[in-house]
Amino acid sequence: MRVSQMLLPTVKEEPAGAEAVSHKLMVRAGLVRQLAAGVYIYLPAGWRVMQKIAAIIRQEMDGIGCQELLMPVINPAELWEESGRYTEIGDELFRFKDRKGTPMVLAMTHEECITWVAAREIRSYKQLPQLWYHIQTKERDEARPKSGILRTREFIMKDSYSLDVSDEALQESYRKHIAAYDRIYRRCGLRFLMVQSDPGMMGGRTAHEYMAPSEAGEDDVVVCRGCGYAANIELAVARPQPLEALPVGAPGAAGEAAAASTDTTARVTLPAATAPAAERLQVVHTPGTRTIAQVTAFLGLPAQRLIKSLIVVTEQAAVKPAATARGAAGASAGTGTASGAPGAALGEEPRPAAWMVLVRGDHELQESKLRKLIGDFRMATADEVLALQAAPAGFVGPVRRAGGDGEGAVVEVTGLPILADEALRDGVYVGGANLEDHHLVGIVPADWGAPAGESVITEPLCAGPGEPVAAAWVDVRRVQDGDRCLECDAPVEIERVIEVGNIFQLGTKYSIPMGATYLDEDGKEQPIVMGSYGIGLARIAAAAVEQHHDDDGIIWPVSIAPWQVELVCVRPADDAQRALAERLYDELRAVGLEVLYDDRAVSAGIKFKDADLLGCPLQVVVGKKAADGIVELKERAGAAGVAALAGVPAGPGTRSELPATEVVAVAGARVAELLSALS
RNA sequence: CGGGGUGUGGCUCAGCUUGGUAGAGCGCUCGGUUCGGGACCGAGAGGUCGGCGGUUCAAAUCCGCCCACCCCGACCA
Repeated sequence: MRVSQMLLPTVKEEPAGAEAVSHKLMVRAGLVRQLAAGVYIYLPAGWRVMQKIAAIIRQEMDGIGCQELLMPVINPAELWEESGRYTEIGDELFRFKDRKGTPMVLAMTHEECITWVAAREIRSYKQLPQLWYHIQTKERDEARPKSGILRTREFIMKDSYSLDVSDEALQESYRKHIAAYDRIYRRCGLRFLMVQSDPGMMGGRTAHEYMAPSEAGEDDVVVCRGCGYAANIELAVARPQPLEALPVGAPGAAGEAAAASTDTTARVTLPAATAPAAERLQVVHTPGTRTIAQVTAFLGLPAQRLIKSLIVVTEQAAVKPAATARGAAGASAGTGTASGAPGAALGEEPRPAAWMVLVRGDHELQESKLRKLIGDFRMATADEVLALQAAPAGFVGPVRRAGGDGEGAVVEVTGLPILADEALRDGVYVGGANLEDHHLVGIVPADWGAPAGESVITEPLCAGPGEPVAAAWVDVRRVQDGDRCLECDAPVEIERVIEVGNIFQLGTKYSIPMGATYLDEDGKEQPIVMGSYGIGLARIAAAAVEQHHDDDGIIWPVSIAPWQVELVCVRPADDAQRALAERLYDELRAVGLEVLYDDRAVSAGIKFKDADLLGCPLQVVVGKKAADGIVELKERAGAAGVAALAGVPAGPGTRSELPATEVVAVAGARVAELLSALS
C-alpha cells in the first residue's frame, strides 16, 4: 500500500479529552475516529489490525474444532423474554420496534440466539458436543463509555458457545477454550493473566477472565507470585495483615496498652479481651470525629484497631427470589443479646432489610462480596442511620451501653443483624458508641459474633421477616496489597488490568428456560449444558498498544501490526532513491511481506515521525546512499521495546545499514523470527 | 442516574470576567526557497461562535431551556 494514495490521517496533536495512551495513539496514528460517545469508526489501518486479530482468533477457534457461523445483531425481543433477560437487563439493552410494532432488541451477546439454534437442531446426545462461534458486532448502551476503544457501546466480539451432555463433558469444552485462549493472547503479543472471576448472580459456577495488565484498565486483580493464585478483586481472598502488637503502656493495664505512631500520645488504653464486658467497655468522648482518620488521629490508635460500622439497606429483598436463610439460625447463637428481625426497624411490607456490616478500620468493604450475600444494597442515608440506630452517622457501632456511659451499665448489641468481616475475629477494638461525639473502647467482636470456629458464611443470606440473622462472620473485605496468599503465604499484589476475554460455565441457565434439550442414551430428555466464551477484539488492540509503545508511538507486535514493514523513501524526487524504493517495494511484497510504502513527497521528518507513530515492526529506509545500493533497516522496538515483548530476542539496533540486495532477505527472516517468537 | 467540566474554521485552543469589526498555531490551496526527525517566505480559502428562546440600540460574551461530548461516581455478560 502506498501512503500517498491511502487514508492514513495521522495527527500531531492529541485528541481533546483523551486519557488512555491507547486512545491517544490510535487516534493520532490514524487508526480510528470517534463518531459518537462510545461509537468508533475503524479507518483502513485500524481495520487491518482488527482483521489480523480476527484471523488469529479464527485459526485458534477452528483449531479446537469450533465452527464459525453468523448470528444477527437484530433479535426479536420475544427471544429475550424467554431467557428472562428482557426484564433482567435494564437500559443497557438497546430496544426498538420494527415497522409492524414488534418489539426488537440489539443483541449484546448471543446466548439466546445460540440456544434457539440448539433447541431446534440438537436432538440427540449423538450430536454432542458442539462448539460454535461467530465474530460479530455487539450493542450495549453503556452508561459511561470511556477510554477510547476500551469501553464502547458498539464493539466487535468473538463469542463462542459449547453444548455438552453434562457438567463433566463441559469441563472438556472449557479446557479446550483455555488452551485456545492462551494461544490467542500469546500470539497477539499480550502480557496476560487468567484469573478467577465472579460468575455473577446470573447462574453458572465457574468463570475466568483473561486480563492484560495496564494502567488504563478498569479492573483490579489479586495475584500471588508465589503459587500463581490469581483472582478478580471482586472475589479475591487473602489473609489480612495481622494486628500489630501495641507496645505495653500504662502499668497495671491488663492487656495491650494503646499507642500509635511514635509521636502521638495515645488517649486510650485497650483492655484485655478477656476482661468482663462491663469493665472492658468504656465510652470515650471523641468530639467531631466521624471518619476513621479523625478517630485515629484523635485517639492515637492505628486504624486497624478501629471498627468501621456500615449500615446498608437492601431494597430488592422482596423482588429477588429469597435465597435460603441457611446459616442464619446458627449465627444467632452468639451472646443472644441481638434482637429484631431485619426490616422490622423500617417496618412495612416490601420488607427492606437493613444490616450492619463491620470491617476493620484499615480495610475496605468489597461491595461485590457483600452483594453476593445479601443481594443488591446501598449505603443507608444519614436519616436512615439515625432511624435505625438512634445514633448519628459517624458514631454508630455494633455495641452500646444501655443508659449511655453510666457506670456499670448493661451492654447491648445493636438491633440490626450484623455481618462482621472475619478479620475482626481476634482482637479488641474501638467503635462508635451510638452516641454523638463518643466512641466505645474495648469491643470484642468475638463476644457477639458467631461462635469462634464457626465457618465463614459464603452462601447468600436473606433473612426474611421472622428469620433474623443476629451476627455472622463473613468475608467482605477488599484484599490489599501485601496481604498474604491463603495457599502459600507469599504476599499478594494488586494489578490494574484490561479485561480482554472471559470464559463461563453457564450450565443450563439458558437451555432450560428456552427448551434446548437432547435425548440421552436412555431416551430421557435432558437440558443441554452450555458454556460461553468471549473475546473483545478492540480490547486486544488497545491493550497491545497500552503494553507496547514509547514516546514516539506504537510498537506493534508483528502478529497484529497493520503492516510488517514500512518502506520509507526519503526523497522520491531523487531518481536513484525512487527507483530503488519502487524495486524494494515489489521485492518485499514478492517474498510475502506486508509492506506499507511511504512514497510521499514530504519532508523526511514527517515520514519518520509517522512511521514511528504507526509502529510497524520493521522500517526500511531508502535515502542518500541509494545510488550506492545501501539502505537502512530499523527495528521499531529497539532494544527496550524488544525486551517488553516477552520472549522476543533482541534484533538489530535502532538502524543499521546494509546492501539493498540483502535487505529483503534480512527483513523476511526477521519478521519470521518475530512471528515465531509469538507462536 | 448523581456531581463537575467543555462546546469558537478540518485539528488543538485563545477571546467570555467587564456586551461593540471573530483570533492564533497546526492542517489545507497556490507560488517560491528548502530537502535525513513533524522546514521557511509570500499569497489565499475556510467559522449560522452546539441549538432554541430571552435581555439589550447591540450577544461568542449576560439569562433560561435543550442537545452533544469529556471527567469523577453509580452501573457493567
